[in-house]
Amino acid sequence: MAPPDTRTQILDAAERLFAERGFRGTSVRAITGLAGANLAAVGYHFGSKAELLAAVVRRVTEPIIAAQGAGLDRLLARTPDPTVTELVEAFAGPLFDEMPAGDEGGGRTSRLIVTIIGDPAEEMRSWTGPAEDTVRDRYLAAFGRALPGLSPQELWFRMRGMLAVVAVDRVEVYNQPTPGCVTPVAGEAARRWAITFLAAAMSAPPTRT
Amino acid sequence: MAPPDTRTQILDAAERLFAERGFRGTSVRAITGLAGANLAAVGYHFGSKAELLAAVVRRVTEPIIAAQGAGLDRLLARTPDPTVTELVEAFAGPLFDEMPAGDEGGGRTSRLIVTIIGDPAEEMRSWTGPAEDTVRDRYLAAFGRALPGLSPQELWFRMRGMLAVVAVDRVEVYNQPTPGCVTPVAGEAARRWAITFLAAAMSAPPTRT
DNA sequence: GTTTCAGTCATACGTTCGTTTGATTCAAAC
DNA sequence: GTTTGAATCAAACGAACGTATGACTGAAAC
Repeated sequence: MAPPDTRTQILDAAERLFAERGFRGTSVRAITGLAGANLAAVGYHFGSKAELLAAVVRRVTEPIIAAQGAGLDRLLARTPDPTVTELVEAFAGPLFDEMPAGDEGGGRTSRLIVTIIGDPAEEMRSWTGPAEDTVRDRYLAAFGRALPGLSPQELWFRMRGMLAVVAVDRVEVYNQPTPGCVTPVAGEAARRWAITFLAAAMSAPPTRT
Repeated sequence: MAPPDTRTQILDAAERLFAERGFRGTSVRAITGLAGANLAAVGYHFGSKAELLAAVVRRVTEPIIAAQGAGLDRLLARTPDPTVTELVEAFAGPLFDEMPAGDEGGGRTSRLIVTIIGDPAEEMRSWTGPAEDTVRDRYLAAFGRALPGLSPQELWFRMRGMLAVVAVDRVEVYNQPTPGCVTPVAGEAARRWAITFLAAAMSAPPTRT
């Protein structure tokens, strides 16, 4: 097979290093070194280090968002009113399934996401595309129908809660287990636990005001 | 009133800047500049930038952990078997209540925590003290009694889920609202939503294997 | 054969970083 | 009055950073 071109090798190396060391903890020299490319190749192919990050994030999130959209399509083709559990499965499932090959249980990618969430720099927060916004709004509408009486604000809170549980948990799976903590189980078990946890959480009756 | 000493002013400035810009995004020069102190004061009072971070995190987390422990004490003094909802309230409540003054709804502190969770550097992960371990283990035992049939692994998963929901949500509260997203409501509403969300999630029956 | 151009390369620029050093200050101890 | 020691200070260190530059390469276009 033909070796991947320089651009792809830089993307691969950057995806791995950004996840392992964070954005600021990764130098352009480290990326090009791992990719076997020249230092100036990042500037040539991507323009800057920040634009390289945007390209990495886009490549990682696109299949996830596509799978979330397709799952909702399948659900709505079967019934106009899916249950909360079905919606949780369709929304959270791709966060486990659509991870790049070679990513240990998705932990590396999840760390990349947490790195971005936790970074306050403006350049880190403008990577969401219109596709993601659309899918998110469609799920908001579907959850809203399945959970009548829930205010838009509380629904929004719960949607972010779903992302938080999945992202942060995978980070811990990827980490060294803290001494004294039960070693996390990656793979299928974590996926099922997350669906159980989130389906119950999303199904909670609205908070009385 | 007497002005705070240099050490305290450096801690205050570092707490704010680490939260707003991340650890690597904050220079020692920025900290000492904001604190009105000399550049070398960090080395003199704390040894290094990393040890300064550890001191900041310790100062922030200590009252939270103390309140979690006290809440569990109060609960167990009343009944040997608290309900899941009572345990969730005692565990998650201090994450909202025990925030430093001047922290907008706790969002700044939460961002600091997410910054640390998301940073893969080894120096970032060794700040947990024995007090935190003890309180965590006591809650694990109490939740284990309240949720018979739940495996230790799944219980551990759910405990981390609680932390993730609270921490990441507060980060978003602190952020600029993303365009198109419902503006999050800080304060008492978020606190009640979180308790509702987490009590339902923690109460879910064990995932069937 | 010549031109063109995307791609790669070594090298350097200017900046900023964390840390260290040695002098200085100044109130308390003797 | 002298000594002591914690605290602060300006200044500098070497290292690493992101980015820009200009030359070189080799295959395709003409």
